[in-house]
Amino acid sequence: MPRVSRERLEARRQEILDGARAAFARHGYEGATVRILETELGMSRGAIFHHFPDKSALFLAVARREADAMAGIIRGQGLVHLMRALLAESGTERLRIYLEVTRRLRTDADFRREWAARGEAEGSGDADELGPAGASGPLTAASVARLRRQRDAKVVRHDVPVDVLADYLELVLDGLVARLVAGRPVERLDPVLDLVESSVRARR
Amino acid sequence: MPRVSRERLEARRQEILDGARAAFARHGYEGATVRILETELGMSRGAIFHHFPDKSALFLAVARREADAMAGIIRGQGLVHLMRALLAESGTERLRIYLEVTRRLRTDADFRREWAARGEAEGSGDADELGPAGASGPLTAASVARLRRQRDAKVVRHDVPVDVLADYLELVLDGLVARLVAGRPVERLDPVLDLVESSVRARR
Amino acid sequence: MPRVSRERLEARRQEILDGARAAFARHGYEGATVRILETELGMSRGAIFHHFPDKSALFLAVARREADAMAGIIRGQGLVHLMRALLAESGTERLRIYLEVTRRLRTDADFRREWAARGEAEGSGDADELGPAGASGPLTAASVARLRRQRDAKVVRHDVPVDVLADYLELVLDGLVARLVAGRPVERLDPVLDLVESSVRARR
Amino acid sequence: MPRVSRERLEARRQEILDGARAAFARHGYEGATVRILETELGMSRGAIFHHFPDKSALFLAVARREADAMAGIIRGQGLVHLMRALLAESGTERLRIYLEVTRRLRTDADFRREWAARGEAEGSGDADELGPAGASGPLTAASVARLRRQRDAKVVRHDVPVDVLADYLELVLDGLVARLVAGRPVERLDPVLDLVESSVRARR
DNA sequence: ACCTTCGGGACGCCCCGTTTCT
DNA sequence: AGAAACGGGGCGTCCCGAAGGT
Repeated sequence: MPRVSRERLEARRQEILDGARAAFARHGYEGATVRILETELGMSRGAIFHHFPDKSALFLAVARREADAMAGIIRGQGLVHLMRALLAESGTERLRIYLEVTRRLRTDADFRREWAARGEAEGSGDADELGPAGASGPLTAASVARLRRQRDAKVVRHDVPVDVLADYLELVLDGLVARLVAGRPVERLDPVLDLVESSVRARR
Repeated sequence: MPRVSRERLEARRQEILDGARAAFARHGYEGATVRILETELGMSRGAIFHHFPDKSALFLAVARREADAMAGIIRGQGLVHLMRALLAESGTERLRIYLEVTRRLRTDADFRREWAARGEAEGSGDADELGPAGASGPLTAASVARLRRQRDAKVVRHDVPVDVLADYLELVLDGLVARLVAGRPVERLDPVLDLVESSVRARR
Repeated sequence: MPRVSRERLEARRQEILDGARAAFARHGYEGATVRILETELGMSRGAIFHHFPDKSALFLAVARREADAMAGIIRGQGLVHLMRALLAESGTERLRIYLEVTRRLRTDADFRREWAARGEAEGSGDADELGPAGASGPLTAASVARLRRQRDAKVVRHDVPVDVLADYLELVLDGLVARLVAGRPVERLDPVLDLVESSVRARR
Repeated sequence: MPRVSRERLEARRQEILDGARAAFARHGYEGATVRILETELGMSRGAIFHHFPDKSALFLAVARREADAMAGIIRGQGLVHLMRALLAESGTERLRIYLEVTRRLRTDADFRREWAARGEAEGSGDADELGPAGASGPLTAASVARLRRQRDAKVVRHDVPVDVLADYLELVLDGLVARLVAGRPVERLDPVLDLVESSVRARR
């Protein structure tokens, strides 16, 4: 029986997640010390750890939220759209979190375990495989679902299995990530993404 | 005059660099604590830091050696060969170091400064701009030339500029590399590459 | 005038004291964190610290209540009765609080100061010198008297002064108490007590 | 293959144990913060944690050393002698550690587990039961062994089983501890201990 | 010269008692 | 009375320099 409204609680949680996302994106997981989180969030340890059990859980929540957001974009507008969004200014923060997730998956066994164990209340049991760069189980699922719908609507080509198409799009996404991470220019990629899009679309 | 032969010294240095490379690749920079380095190298702190002033310098040396090696391969055998080499089993370690370098460049200002200041004795001034899969300049040129020829032979589509096609292929290659780095399976990608190929080819 | 009846207030206070006593007895002062107190009391911080200014004061109140209760038993029914009460199941909690008090008196100067300064409203000035098993003064007197009578009846040995015998018996009693506090079995002690008895009795 | 002599190592260890014993005795386990240990030992964290993995292990080592020392005294001179030694000025520190052990055994489940698991290299498998106040498995064993020897030498009475005698002596020891802990006077106890001794001895 | 071990102290995380807001 | 926020301080880790041995 909470005395304080659920909204306030959730708002605070989101506020923390937003600030933490920025800090993790800028400094990396290890570099974003609790002291730095405090400073950049403008909150005390107590405030942070009241809402999250520890730093690792905070990062996990940030990461999951980003993954879910990416999955949502894919579901609604497709993977190619996601790629374009990541190319935009506002996308780089999301991308850096994504990258940080893949890195921790490679280097930290505990994190690997926790990431694999999604909240059991979520329901559907199809989240067992990690997607591109190991970070996007939900992405794969969302992508396949959308492609299937679009194929039925005759927007997407049907001479190639949808999971091949999904693999293809993810491969391009991974390339995008690698390129952005390395700080190489991405301005010229818009026509390339047009090409990618057209190669998935049904021919007239 | 040195009591111990130069070769022995250099051999020891290389031995340390090899072990450190493996540790940094597996655990990341922060995760590879000095204690872990000791264990995995089978040496004590003294042995290691007799040859390198500190952990940061050790990582820098590892990173520079990898970058130089990649630059050398490009110079001698071309970028495509480098790609094949990175795809091989032994290449993923090199890639992981490379990713770690890009990450620290993004997040650690001190490292950025040190990385920018190359040793003055090295000389060769063209190895400073490697992308995740190597410098893309020469690759692009070669790729464009080949595509142009194939377009004239009506093998490649002509409704899209060849440099866009080249960018596209490069992007897919980057994705492949990223996938390998993450340790994810690449076997299922054959049909995907068929799709890529077909989307570059002229229709009928 | 108080909105809530005094009785309700006092009842709540006692409820808190009871739960806190159990927690301090089980976990020790430091081990009984505020969070644990909340859990075991089934109340929130606010509920607890509405009635007591801080954790230290809460412990002090618990401790004083126990000390007063012990003093009251001695005054009314004598030390031997207190012993029996402490040996009973419900007595060990009281003993553990008592041990905790002695420990903090030894190790914590602030606590020592606060314990020395009794609440001025209490009045009764003779409860300040309890030993682990209660004040030994009255016990000793009673014990000596009884022993003297039994010595005259040639039941008790006369080669040792009666006050030494009394001290001896008290020491054994203290040991019994300590053993109970530690939660160790006391069943095997019957023959030991026979031995104790025989060592006080006159030979033949 | 130690480069530094074993003696130096062991000496340092003992130095730390001595200082830690004093600190734990004065402040209690929780009260003896690592900072206080540093100050009172005149060493840095590095020095302390180089020799002991953590504070708990340090305390454990102190406690075991005290328990072993007490067992040694019992083996050589008997439990009554130990009691007299504890009554002396220098004995109180040992006693306070003993007390702190019993307290942690009562309140800390992890400590209980670690205390129960003695070094397996010790050999003889008879350390499964805790002695007085839960802290002296070795004490019981040592006591019984000595009593058995003395009984065979006709110094100790043989009309009472030795384990009853051992229980008896331990009971008195516990009483002593309780009394000392509570800060009650112990000066008059010497003749009492004479009585205890005589009640264990064989009659002429 | 090469290597090992010891020791120092800054700092990381997060727990804890307390205070403030609702 | 309950929930949220605060910040001091607890323990332990980490990197590295000093001291010592071979």
